[in-house]
Amino acid sequence: MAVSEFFQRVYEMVARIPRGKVVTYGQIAAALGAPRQARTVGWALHSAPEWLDIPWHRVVNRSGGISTRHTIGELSIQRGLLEDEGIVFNEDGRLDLKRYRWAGI
DNA sequence: ACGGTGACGAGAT
DNA sequence: TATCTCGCCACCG
Repeated sequence: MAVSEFFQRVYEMVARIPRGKVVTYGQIAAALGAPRQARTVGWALHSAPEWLDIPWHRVVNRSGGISTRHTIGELSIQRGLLEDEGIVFNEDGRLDLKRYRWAGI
């Protein structure tokens, strides 16, 4: 499928993630039938237009950690948004995927 | 065309 | 468990 279509599907999928839950980049790629394109999923979110207003912060890496360096000073924007939804991070700056992963994708 | 980069991930050590 | 290595692929200069 064309790249733009792939990006479009990524956005549709991310839009369905419920508040307080997360999915991984690889999860999205696999669900789209492209298990080796996790990096492309990351790129899609990186370049997602603001007006789409999708919950991009609900996508984390395989370790339950934050990949983006989107910050305000030392503070991670993504972590802040997730904590606002009740998600708790451990001392290593990672969340428990066994607990927060959304399998409905 | 080409090599470097990165919001990734799996496997080896 | 932590770290390293390598494959992956869109984008950019």
